[in-house]
Amino acid sequence: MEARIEKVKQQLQAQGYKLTPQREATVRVLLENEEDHLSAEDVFMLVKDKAPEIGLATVYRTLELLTEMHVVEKMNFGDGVARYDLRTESNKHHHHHLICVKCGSMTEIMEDWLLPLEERLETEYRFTVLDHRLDFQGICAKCQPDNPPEQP
Amino acid sequence: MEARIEKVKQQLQAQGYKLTPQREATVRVLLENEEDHLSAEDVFMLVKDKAPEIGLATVYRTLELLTEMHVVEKMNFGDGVARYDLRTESNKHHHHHLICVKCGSMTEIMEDWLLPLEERLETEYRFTVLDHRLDFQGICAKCQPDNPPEQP
DNA sequence: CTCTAAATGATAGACATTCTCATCCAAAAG
DNA sequence: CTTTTGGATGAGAATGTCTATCATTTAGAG
Repeated sequence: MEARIEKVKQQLQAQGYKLTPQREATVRVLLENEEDHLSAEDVFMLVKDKAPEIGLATVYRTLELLTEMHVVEKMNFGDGVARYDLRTESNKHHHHHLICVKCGSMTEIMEDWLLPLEERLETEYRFTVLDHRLDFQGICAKCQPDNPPEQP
Repeated sequence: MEARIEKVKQQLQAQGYKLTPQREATVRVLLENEEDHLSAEDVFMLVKDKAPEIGLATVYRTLELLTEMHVVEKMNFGDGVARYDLRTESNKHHHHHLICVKCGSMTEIMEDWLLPLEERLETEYRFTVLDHRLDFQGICAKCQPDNPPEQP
């Protein structure tokens, strides 16, 4: 935990930014909720517990900054809210998402299935891939018809 | 053109909806701009030429309805605006997008590269894919370093 | 300590989208 | 033909997310 904070601090300082208490609190919240895809509002409320004086604008600014630094990944699932995830070593690229249209659950696939496609884009389209997003919408295992879910 | 309008009409009626003049005008605009990815606002302004009395809310409602009917595909490129495309026979699924981070251009790949992956999801994850989205962000052919783009 | 620039918090603003509600209209019922 | 009914509409208010503004605070340089 502290090591990762330290790493972020160094990344920021390398670009001339400071790890202010507000920024540190924000990063800590992200670290403590690594499994979730928090919205800016989510982050704001969680940070408020640690540092009640923080302002919403600062959270937005910090998340934007961390996105530029590639410390977090800014995602958009089409629900009108940007969501933020820490990037880890094993997670340089977006992972893929399985979004269930019945129960709304989201599963992540951590493998990168797109490398072959990216090579094809490079050769056939001369398009250099920097990032990608792959989301599937459908019906998850729990909600399959042969496996009735929790339905009132 | 008329045939496609007729088809939409039947789809709507099958679900108990009517093809009102406003809805028809909206569909016509989408048909006439099939190549573009129009935002709701874009559609609104184009429809206004045909039917100046239409309201923005109706356009939103219509696009939402057409999305539910799977007549159009609602997309989101992360720029804060939803965009809408007609679905055609050759286009049952989302196509893939190459979004250039330098010039902002967008290229579409009409082939479906994901069928093998979807089969894998079905068997390995018991996830039934209804739809998918695959966007790549990177540098397009025109903007490759060895091929300087239109830069002021 | 003083100065400067970055960082912050509060709030207003911009923007896309949705909600509300009075009205309209087409088709069904009488 | 008239009335009734319920979906559809238009206008504008309301919502929600995010950004801009600006006065104030803070941290570090000198």
